[in-house]
Amino acid sequence: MPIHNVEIAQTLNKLADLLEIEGANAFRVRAYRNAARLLESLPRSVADMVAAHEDLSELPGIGEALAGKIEELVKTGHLTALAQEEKRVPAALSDLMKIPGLGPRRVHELFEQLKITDLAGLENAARAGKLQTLEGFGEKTETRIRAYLDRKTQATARMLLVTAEQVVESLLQTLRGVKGVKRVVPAGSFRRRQETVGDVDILATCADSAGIMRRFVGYEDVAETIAHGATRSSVILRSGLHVDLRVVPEECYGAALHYFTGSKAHNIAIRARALQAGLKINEYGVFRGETRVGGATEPEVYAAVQLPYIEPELREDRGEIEAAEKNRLPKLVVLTDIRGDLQSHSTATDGQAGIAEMAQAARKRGYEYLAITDHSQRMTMVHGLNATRLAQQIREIDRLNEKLSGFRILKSIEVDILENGGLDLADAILKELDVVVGAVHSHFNLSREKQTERIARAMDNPYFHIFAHPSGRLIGEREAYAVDLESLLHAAKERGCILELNAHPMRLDLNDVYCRMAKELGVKIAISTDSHNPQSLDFMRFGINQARRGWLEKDDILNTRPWEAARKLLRKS
DNA sequence: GCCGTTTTCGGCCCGACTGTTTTCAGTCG
Repeated sequence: MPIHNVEIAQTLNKLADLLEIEGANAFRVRAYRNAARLLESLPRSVADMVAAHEDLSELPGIGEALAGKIEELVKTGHLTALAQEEKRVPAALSDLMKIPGLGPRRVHELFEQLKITDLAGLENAARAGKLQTLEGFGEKTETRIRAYLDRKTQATARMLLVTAEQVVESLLQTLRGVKGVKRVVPAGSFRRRQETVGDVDILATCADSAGIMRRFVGYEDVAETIAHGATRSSVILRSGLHVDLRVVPEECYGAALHYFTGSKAHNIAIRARALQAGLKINEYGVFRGETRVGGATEPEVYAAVQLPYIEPELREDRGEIEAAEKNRLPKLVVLTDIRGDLQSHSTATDGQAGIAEMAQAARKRGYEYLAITDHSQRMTMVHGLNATRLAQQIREIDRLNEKLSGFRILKSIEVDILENGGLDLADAILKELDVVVGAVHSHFNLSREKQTERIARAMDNPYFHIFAHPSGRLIGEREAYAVDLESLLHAAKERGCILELNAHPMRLDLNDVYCRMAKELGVKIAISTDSHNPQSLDFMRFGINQARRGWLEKDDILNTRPWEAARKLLRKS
């Protein structure tokens, strides 16, 4: 089985950790981390590139040495440099680096002085009070590490964006109520609309910075204050969410917002670009020597380095700066581009509202159409539709449509893809539908090859239009099933199929990387909410977030079109 | 380890906060 980009990235990151603990040159370490990050977001499989004898050193940040290491990993699944490093530095030490407060230098000390080689060793030493005897460690550091190890049993996972929004909203309202406050805005990955957030960065401008800081650390929902400074404070809320607040002067707002929005890699690239132009950018502005030459607004920051404004969702250093240079940034899709929703459920199966009610709700959101995609018969637990009941539903929708003008309910189904790649309903009934959505709801544990083959075979059915929630993941709850999405994108391209970007905030597959891959291949995407009740139609905005992170434009998305135009993009059966 | 309209060698983003110090290193984002 070919090695995945993420696996290569993990290996390179591990090597970087060990090198850092050993005390290797920091820039060498960074080179490994940069390469790992590049691979994580690369819209192509490196294994395929190697197989096609492409020159990996043409990738930005990959030189001769790294290209060689990546090729070795692809061809042998093994990395000699890592094996050699592990002889000098115990492999498990990289786990220790994940503990807040422990960086490479302290982990180095733990190993050198106390012969600690893994988490268990750290835990024993911490309990025995040995950590505070070390140079650079003290009582507080030891207490903090012990507290972390105690807490660690209740895993500190990243939080869904939708959950973080709910937690953060009332905090924002509280801060906005502080006297002298002008602005309070979330930045960081929250503003870049990542599907999950590890922490939330809030930026404020306020006449009384000490006042807003006091209110922040005194907020009712704060469980623990990590830091409390004049311009930066950091807390953990009861929900476990980590929140940072930074206060800057009003004239620095743009530079600060840019800086705190990140990503880190994007910032580094922008700052390096500023240096080339003889400028310095920090969170207080753009400077030429000691003179401040800009930074009140974000566009000013970009203008200083001769770039057009770059949308937050693109700021991952995945080619957006190069695209901006050439004035070829995508014109990202927006919520108001959406004309209809192509996956929803009714009370006929597991939905909570009738077809008419769902249609009414969609119409209220300004849509022109809504597909009712109830489950098919194999889904017995939700009373999936067999051909007879689907035929009844078709007639019901016909009757409802007769009474509607300017809106159309689409006859559809979320048909199960069977284990052998067949569909759960016969062609005779599928051909009566406006659009056929297919999905995997069983046999998640097939091998990657079998799963991929199964789905490709389903796409062979001439009535199959849209492949729904293509990885099956539920963020934080269920891993994606093993599947080769890249080859499925090719399969979709060949057969004229569409891939769904499921807008449910727990799903959001396709993810950003594969959205972009689809765009490059010319495979259209349907953004659908998979709504089981009228309110969930509002999840569309999370799908839009993900699409924007995947560089998608209005034209890349099927349901930005009126139905008649969208229909023409569906394969003819 | 990477990279080059100043460079194939000498650079590589930048500042805040904490803890352990007595002027600063380590960590973090």
